[in-house]
Amino acid sequence: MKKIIYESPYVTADTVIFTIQDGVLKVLLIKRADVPFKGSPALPGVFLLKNESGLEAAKRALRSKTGVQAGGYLEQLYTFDSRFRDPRGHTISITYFALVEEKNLKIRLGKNLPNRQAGIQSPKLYPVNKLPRLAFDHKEIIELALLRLRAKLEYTNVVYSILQKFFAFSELQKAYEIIFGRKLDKRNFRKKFLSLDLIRPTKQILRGTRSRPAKLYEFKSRKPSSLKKFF
Amino acid sequence: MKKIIYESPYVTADTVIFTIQDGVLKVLLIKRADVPFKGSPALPGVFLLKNESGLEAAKRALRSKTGVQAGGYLEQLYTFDSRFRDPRGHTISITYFALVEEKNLKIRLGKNLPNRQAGIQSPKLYPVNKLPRLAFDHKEIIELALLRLRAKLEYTNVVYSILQKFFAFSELQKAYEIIFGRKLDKRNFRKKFLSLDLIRPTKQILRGTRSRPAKLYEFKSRKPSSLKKFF
DNA sequence: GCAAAAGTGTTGGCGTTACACCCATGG
DNA sequence: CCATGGGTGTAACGCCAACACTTTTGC
Repeated sequence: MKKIIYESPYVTADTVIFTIQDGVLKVLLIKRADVPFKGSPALPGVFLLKNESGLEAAKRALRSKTGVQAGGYLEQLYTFDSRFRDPRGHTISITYFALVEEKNLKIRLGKNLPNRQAGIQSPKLYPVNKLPRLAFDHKEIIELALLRLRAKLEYTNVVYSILQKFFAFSELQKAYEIIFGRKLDKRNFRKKFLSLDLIRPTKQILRGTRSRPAKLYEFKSRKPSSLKKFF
Repeated sequence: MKKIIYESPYVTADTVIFTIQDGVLKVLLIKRADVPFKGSPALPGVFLLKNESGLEAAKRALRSKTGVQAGGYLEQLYTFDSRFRDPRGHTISITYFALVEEKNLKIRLGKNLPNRQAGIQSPKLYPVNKLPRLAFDHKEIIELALLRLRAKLEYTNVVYSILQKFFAFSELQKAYEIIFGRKLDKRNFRKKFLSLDLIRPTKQILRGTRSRPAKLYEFKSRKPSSLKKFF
């Protein structure tokens, strides 16, 4: 076969990990321990291992950096493949975006790293609307992921992956408001969301909030599904 | 850098080229001249050359198989990267989808091929709803491309790329009907499309059709642009 | 004059938006 | 008792879908 005569580019998987923390949409970034862009925050990413798919690699990066085992949402975003995106040579990046509950995020020090680097590489959450200067084209990747995330909220149920199993309606609404970056009308939101038939009320009640207790809901299914339109 | 210890997968670019011919949505396929899947129709694709981006490679495949130089629409679709999709070894495919006018399609024999293979490799158009058995996972790729194409028609102006510069309203409507696979109401279609402000009437008139002559329209811009919603 | 496609408005229903007050609890 | 967020309905508007007849040409 001919393929031998071609020189394959390197292939990485980079993942944009979103979560909501303290009412703000944040992205998980790691300070690079090596050149190029040494010291700059970057998306967690790995080179593909032999015979490893991009999705497997993205899961590997997700697990090793966040401790998230499952329950989040993960999908392929786009493949960035410009010749010039990595000064070391042609490296294409299959990018993914992930949505995870903050409580599942057990941020870990990099494994198998000397302490000096572990300190530097330790992952941190950054608000998406106050991003620092990033390594490579990672800012562009995050911006695309954010567009995709907003679009997905409009016609899928993926918001389940950023909420706890039982949640108050106001928490659901806050997730939408935080991600969309605008306020929504409480009554209209309830009406619309209930009409989608994605969630059901439970017998759980959220108490201890110094205000009226809230009925808790759960998603009928915590698997991704698409709808007609939505918001 | 560590990357050296990883063995990169091979990287190809495969393109789903759509056009409308004789009122039917068709895809351009090439019969494979070599194993694996020798003799099966497949998407036109190429291995990435050194330092070549996926988009450049897709354009290269498009030009060499169809003679289309420009004017069509081309965008990245998805990256298929399962370990098992190519029996020869791990090969990831960055896939693209293209929309071209049929009249721009000058289907060419493969270059630099012995006649025996040229005959076999000669590209042909196949109706998307009567696809033969295809090589690799190419059927899956086409199905995804078709979903994307339908979605794009709903909120972008990309239909311009499958129409001639001047077109009758009925031709525009037919393009939508063929791609969506259902009839649309003539009056509602006109109303909705005109309200989008994407096209303008010209002084051209289409005569000689054994029926009432049609006013011809043109797109104000033949560059991709996105809108709110649409259909 | 007839076949064939072009061109043109109105109406009813449905979904979206805008909007304000009472309720249940914790402190 | 008061501060806090929970919970609820209605009316106006705009968008979308359904629908039929007249016009202009080629033959």
